Amino acid sequence: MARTDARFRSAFNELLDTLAELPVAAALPSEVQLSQRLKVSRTVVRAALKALDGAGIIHLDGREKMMLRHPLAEDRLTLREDYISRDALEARFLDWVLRFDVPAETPLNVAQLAKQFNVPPHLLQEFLASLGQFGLVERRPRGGWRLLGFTADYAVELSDFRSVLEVNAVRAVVCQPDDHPVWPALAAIRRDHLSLLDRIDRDFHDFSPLDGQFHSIINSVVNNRFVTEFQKVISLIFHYHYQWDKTMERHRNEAAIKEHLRIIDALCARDGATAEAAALSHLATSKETLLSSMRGHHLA
Amino acid sequence: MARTDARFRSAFNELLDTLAELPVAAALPSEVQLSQRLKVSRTVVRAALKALDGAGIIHLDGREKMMLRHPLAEDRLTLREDYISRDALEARFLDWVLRFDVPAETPLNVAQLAKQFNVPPHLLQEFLASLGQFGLVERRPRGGWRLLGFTADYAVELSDFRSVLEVNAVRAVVCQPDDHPVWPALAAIRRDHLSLLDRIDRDFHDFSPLDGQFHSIINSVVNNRFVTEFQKVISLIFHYHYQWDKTMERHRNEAAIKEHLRIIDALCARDGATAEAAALSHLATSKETLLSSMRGHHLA
DNA sequence: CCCGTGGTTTTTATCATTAAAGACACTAGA
DNA sequence: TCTAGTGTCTTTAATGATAAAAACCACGGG
Repeated sequence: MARTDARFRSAFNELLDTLAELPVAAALPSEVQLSQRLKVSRTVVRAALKALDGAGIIHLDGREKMMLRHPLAEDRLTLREDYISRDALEARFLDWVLRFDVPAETPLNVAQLAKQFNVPPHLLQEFLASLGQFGLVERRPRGGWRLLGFTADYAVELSDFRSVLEVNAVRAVVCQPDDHPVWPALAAIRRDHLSLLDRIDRDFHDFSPLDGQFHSIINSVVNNRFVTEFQKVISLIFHYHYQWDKTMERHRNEAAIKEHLRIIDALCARDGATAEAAALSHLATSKETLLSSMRGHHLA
Repeated sequence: MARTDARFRSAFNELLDTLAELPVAAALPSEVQLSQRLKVSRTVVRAALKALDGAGIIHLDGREKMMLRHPLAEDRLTLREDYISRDALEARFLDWVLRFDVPAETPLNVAQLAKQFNVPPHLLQEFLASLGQFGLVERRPRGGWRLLGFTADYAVELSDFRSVLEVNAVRAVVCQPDDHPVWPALAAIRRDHLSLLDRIDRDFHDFSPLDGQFHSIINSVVNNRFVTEFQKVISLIFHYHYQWDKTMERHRNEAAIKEHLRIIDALCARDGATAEAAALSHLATSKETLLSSMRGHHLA
């Protein structure tokens, strides 16, 4: 058939709600006003009005729209909000690839995956195309897709790339003037780090969001859409992996906090060389953690 | 309807060509052999054989496939190779955006563009999705696409990103051992640069491919799929812009050759600091050229 | 003259259809 | 019995048709 009428249905039901508040025989607002209120196109409003007219709830006659009776519960149209958002799809897909350790070179079945993820097939198609740039999937010569897989090679190259970007960011930070917002932000996150370090035995789980914030502050001074875009993917993948590798989590996180503090202190002292070195060493640790987490996962 | 039978048609015609070399009453090879030779599935081969049987060119009977008569010119099926490849689409699209200076925020009409570029709409859709990651286009809230445009901001950020990657590459080059293939490659391209410098007055147009080679050699030591991917886009965009900015081309190219030589010499001397500085300065020139080319283009 | 309305056109999202690919099982001949 | 080849069937993705949604336009009443 064609596109779903979900938009029409929800607009129709919302319209019923508005009608319920009007007295019988009242005149309805204009089509444009209704479309603005319901945040849909006039086409949808007109279709809904026609349906209401057909159901005998209102009477349509040119620009005269008169309320005939109050709507009942059974007038409502059923609607099922099946489909998930693009971000949710991204999360689900990565979850699927990383958690179930889908082997490299797996051919992807668009129709089946679309069903599994509750999205229309062509949205999945589009999503795969956008992933293609990150080298996670590949178009097969004659139709279809192939998962290139989250291999060790991939992880190494991703980490290396991350290092390049992040060291660059660290270098940029020390060049910022004293009134740049990055300085108070760093001071604030430094306090958060110290606070978490105090209660690390109990709250070591709280490190993951803090880690995300820290790296995002560092990268925020680099005002570059390409960096930002990549940072999104990088943090997503690192975040996902950390979630599952529970070995030595307390110890690991404590060490990472201390590494972060070394970087922060060097940055606040405007000591570029030391900050860079500290960042490099932190990123190297991070890479090792990612790789060992993958090895552990493979053995499991 | 359904997918086109272009595959069947071209296989059929190829099969006619093979038959032309066989004598009448000869037995044909097996389906598997034919499918391997024509590089199509057995399904297509069988369909083609059936069609040949129907046309009275061969006689099919179980595994007996006998040649009845030689094929004629009118036996061939017509086929129109309309569609262009993915790379060609990329080139055409960039060409369209950059050359005609399509303004930012332009809503893109998928159906119309697909016609214009001679591709099926869903391929264009897929292509746009893959471009999305590079921040050139964006999905509109309720369907459709919007061109974000190749603005000055975009060019600046692209150039900056390029600098980050390329300086990183330069740093990597000086760390390579003496037997790494990058050294002979650099020596060779150094000779090419000197040779072009000698005949710059006449052959200054030959610089563009040389420039591409040079940057690709530098980046080849960084074995990273993300870098490679980005490098592709970067070189594409720079290449396109250089093509049109004809002002001072001879002078510009001569200067660029000398900058390249400074980088190469520093690299060959394993002088990382000098090489890095030379690269930075070259990239800054490059960025300026790109920006001024855009300004000139805007005024035109 | 301007806003609101109805009609019309354009454009996108979805679905049914069908070609292509491949899997499986069967058959003939060595 | 084994192998090469064929017949049949299932699965899958590309494509055209089509309905929903949005945009456009001209008209008419205040």
